[in-house]
Amino acid sequence: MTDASLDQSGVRLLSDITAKGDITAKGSLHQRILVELEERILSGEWPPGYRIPFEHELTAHYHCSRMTVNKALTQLANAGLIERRRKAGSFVTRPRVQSAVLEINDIQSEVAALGLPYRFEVNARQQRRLTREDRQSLGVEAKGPVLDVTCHHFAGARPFCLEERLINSDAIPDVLHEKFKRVPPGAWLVSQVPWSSAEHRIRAIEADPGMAAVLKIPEGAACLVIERRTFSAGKPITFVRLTYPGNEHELVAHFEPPRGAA
Amino acid sequence: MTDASLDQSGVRLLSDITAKGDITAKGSLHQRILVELEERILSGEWPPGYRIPFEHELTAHYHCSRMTVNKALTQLANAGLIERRRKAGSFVTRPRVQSAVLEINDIQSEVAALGLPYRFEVNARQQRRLTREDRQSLGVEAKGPVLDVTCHHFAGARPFCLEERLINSDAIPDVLHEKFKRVPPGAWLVSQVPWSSAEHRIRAIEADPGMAAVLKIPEGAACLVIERRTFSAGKPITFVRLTYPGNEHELVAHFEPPRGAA
DNA sequence: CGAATTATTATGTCTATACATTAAAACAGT
DNA sequence: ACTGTTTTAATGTATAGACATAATAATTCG
Repeated sequence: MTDASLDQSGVRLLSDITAKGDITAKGSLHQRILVELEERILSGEWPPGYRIPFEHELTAHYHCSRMTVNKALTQLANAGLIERRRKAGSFVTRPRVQSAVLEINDIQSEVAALGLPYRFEVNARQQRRLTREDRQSLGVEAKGPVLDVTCHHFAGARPFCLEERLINSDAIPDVLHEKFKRVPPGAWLVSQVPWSSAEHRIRAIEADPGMAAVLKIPEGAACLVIERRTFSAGKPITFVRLTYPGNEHELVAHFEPPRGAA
Repeated sequence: MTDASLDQSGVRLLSDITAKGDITAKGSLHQRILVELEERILSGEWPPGYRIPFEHELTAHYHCSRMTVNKALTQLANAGLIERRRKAGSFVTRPRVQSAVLEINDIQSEVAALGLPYRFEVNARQQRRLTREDRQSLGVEAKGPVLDVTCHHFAGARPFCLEERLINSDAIPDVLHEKFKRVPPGAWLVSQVPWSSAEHRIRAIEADPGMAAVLKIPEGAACLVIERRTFSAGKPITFVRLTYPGNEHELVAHFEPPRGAA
């Protein structure tokens, strides 16, 4: 299976590597290896937990020395895409809940951190086509089917956050069978999509009458609004707007200078 | 100079490297090299633009092969700490204005992006000791002298943002001579501190009468508040609270899955 | 059968060498 | 002095081999 899966796309003719200089044609060899492996991981073709080919297998496949494939694998490991275990092999990592920079993903653990019991309710769940407005939010041209979900999250008895979400059901067809009875949409999605990039927009607004009623705050109270568009392998996955009562919520972000290695 | 600066701290006895196995004592050799170089860069000992020793010099210094130092340098280059130029050598990079993840540093360019003329005013500038409250904000135990600066930033005729800042004058003594006539404190600081880590806290509040007057917004209007603590080489540098009229400002953040290389 | 011992194997690190590439620097001819 | 050419030096990439390390798998012994 390993060899087959490599061969189907990584077709590598001997002519490409006979002359040493030719290797540099489309970048260096170790970089080509890196990109090809990365592509398989980020696309989900090699899901989390998958054991990628051994160094000696890649060595045979690319007709190169072990140091060359080692260079690519070491970089993947430093980037956190794979985990290497002696004797066992190298395995695709499970992506961290969110890049440790901005932890706004898992509302449940956010509430748990406050020491309060967590609960959520799905208030609307509707399958429909993208409106023009949706397309702008989601950042997508095509008019595909989406699932439109509205949730309320609670910390103890108090409303904690309002969630309005669109999910691209072309990208995640399974979502149409998912009722979100036990797992909220955000947590469910991270279990479905291996690796994603995201864009956040954060602003402050005043609660309109609807929000005020839902969040049980005075009309006009300050709210923190976070809008997130999520992409995987270049395709839009979901758009979500989270509205928090402003006085009770704080968003935290960290920045470190880049580090050379782990 | 290069050799001297290396020798003063990087004392490396022959006994450490006679037996091959001993190298692994405190991690691998290339990792030790990486850490030592990184330390010099992040601390500012080797400032932006500094030409770090050539590979063959490091080879001689660490009594190892070129591949070993090359590994360390390649990782530093991938991390963006140094830039490598054939024939010329390797140079410490000038840090990007901010990690491309959250661009909230340069208010001037933020305003410029709106196509409006930028202007700022220093409204208060006071040298004093840390109060207990300050110490919590700044995240520092010791009671050192700080500079307390308050600024208003304008986009065209309208107030754009209110800035309240504390600067640790123990860490940046030069700040005591700086009057911030032309360059606002934020921009001035990034020119003084080579590499920094930061922690942001973001929330929504309702404008109190003072803010409302300064920002020319109705009392009780939603405002976006960003508090940032900045550290360099583990030492606190500055604490700043930026208050924006909520309806007019949006904070944008990006996340990408980690990449193996440049 | 279960525990202790012994292979086996994949990764981790390092070496010494080789040649390619590129850009600065030195040089030569006008 | 200017221009075009050659030299040179530093990085970029790759190789084949060596030994270390750690953890799994196989084997042996009580």
